[in-house]
Amino acid sequence: MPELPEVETVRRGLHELIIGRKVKAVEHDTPKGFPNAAADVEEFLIGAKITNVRRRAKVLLIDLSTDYTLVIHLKMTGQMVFVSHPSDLSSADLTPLERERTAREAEETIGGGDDGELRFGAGHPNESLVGELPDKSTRVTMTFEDGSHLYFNDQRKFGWMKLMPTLEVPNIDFMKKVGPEPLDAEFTAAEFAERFKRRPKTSIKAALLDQTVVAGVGNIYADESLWGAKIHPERLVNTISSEEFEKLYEELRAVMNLAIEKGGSTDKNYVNAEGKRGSYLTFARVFRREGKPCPRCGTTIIKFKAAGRGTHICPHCQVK
DNA sequence: CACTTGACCTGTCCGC
DNA sequence: TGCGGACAGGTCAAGT
Repeated sequence: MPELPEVETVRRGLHELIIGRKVKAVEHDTPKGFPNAAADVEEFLIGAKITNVRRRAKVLLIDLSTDYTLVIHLKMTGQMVFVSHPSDLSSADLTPLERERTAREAEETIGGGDDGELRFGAGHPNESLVGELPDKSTRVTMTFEDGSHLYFNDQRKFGWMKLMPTLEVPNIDFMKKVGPEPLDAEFTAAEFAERFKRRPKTSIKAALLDQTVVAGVGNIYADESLWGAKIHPERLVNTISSEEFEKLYEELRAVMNLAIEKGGSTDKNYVNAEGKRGSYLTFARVFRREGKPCPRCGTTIIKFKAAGRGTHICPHCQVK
């Protein structure tokens, strides 16, 4: 589910919504979902104020005034949804800014179909995917002093949330191994190509999905960027030219920036911090578009399995 | 060591 | 309509 653009969208939403709020109570389900001793939660989470919301790769970091941090991985179906009042989930009372954004997205959506099909609804940004919370997928409920709530929902229970000292976060194995942020201004095309040399004999798609090469790429943006760069996903890394790496670098950044602008991709579960969908999939060129024409050449897009994942390509633009 | 596959879970969809 | 199997956006452990 959430890849870099989705987690970044959630981060931005939470940054707006929860900083400065003070935690009053926390309820959680299994030790797996929140594997901290109750004593830690009591001592370092209850009564703490949210001071910052950060992101590294696909990991969300909520910093607390106790110098502890909530480290959160949404994995496939995790959601972090803030609710100040139950009625917030209806779209009736949008702010003027939200209203403007919604109108603009709707306009772009109508004009955005490249196959003559009016695709509307599935990616409509104003559509709320969550109903009354908590629901049966809710695994952690955090209540703030002002009565508002932050819910961690996770249907498939792959996600997790951990409480740890802020200073220890960089020492987590994942943080030590994870590659650079692809959207960082200082991250160059040359460094991008260089990172792949650690996986010379694997497929380019498997390497893109490897978080130690570059951070934050998942199945959607791997397929989208490979289509953009006209590279077949099963080609081995050591057969990719430097020109192709440069193109892939540009495409990956472009596609992720566009996705962030569109509030991420919602296929089934993903929602932002307000419980609303992202609309990127309306603009996707190959992902989940098997059987439809390639926007570039009209050839029918096909789906198959590569690097153990559902993979979408244009068989004309992307050859082995 | 490098790389690939299966497991972790629940829900949904598709074919019989 | 019911049931079994395949599949789903991520990551890690175990296997080759």
